[in-house]
Amino acid sequence: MTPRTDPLTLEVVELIGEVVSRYHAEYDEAAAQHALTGAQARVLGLLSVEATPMRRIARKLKCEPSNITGIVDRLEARGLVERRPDPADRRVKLAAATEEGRRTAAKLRASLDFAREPLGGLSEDERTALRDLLKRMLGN
Amino acid sequence: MTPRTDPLTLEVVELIGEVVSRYHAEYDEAAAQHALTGAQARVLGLLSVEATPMRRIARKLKCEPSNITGIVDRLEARGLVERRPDPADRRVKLAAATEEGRRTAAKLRASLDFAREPLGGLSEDERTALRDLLKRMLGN
DNA sequence: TATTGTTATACTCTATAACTATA
DNA sequence: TATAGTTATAGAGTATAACAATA
Repeated sequence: MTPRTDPLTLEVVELIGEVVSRYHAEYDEAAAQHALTGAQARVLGLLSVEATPMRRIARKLKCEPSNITGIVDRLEARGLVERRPDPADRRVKLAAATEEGRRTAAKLRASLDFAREPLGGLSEDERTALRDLLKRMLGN
Repeated sequence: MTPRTDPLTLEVVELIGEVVSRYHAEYDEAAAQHALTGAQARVLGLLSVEATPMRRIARKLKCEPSNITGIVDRLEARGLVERRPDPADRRVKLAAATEEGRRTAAKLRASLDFAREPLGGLSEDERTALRDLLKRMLGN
């Protein structure tokens, strides 16, 4: 648990900061091309995989459930998302992507994959090495 | 420029997303421990290195200059930052960290380095490999 | 009683446009 | 004319607290 302050570690920390910065810039830009904010794009991405209770969306986004109401409201007003009852528990509302929502999410994913193209500069062996190092770093 | 969709690349993209998510959670948590928002912590970090014109802060944060006014206002109200005239150009205001601001920034950096401790799980060779892969990925 | 989603409120961040004082 | 900083405005995200419906 000793905080590392050696130059090598600091350099890696710096590089990770740059990755984070670039990731965000590209994510938000891709979202903006579909007139979505970053938060809206993340929620739409989740819902394009499966219908999800409001509360669970909040846990995945690490924010308060009350915020999800507004984000889903705005997505619903644009016809990208709809609220459905949960047959098993009448307190629960399932947010689900509409047809158009899934199409938008697919286009978003495509432009994101394109934005993350920097990985294309690495060989397969290098990508494997990067994957393993990131997994170890994340404790997976 | 061909978007890669092979499983290995998608796995690395996924892992980078997780790094970004964890980086943000830990950054915001560290900032909150000093009653700062993420944006305030970033600006304070910049100013603890050197006094900076408002406009330049905006460029570094990739946001509009008008936003910096409010962020610096709030930091100034707490005595962490002050505005100084620029002797060379009377239009320019230099934002600079106060003594207390530098102390807060130092504590923030320390808790951030601690938060980024996951790198401690990697050997020196592994950190070197990670550094080189990230540099190649970022095009450095 | 506890949980789900919502509403109400207040604050921060954000972009845009118009303003001022300098250059 | 152009630039630096600010103000005014509006929209979005955020947390907190209180509420109705349901479990």
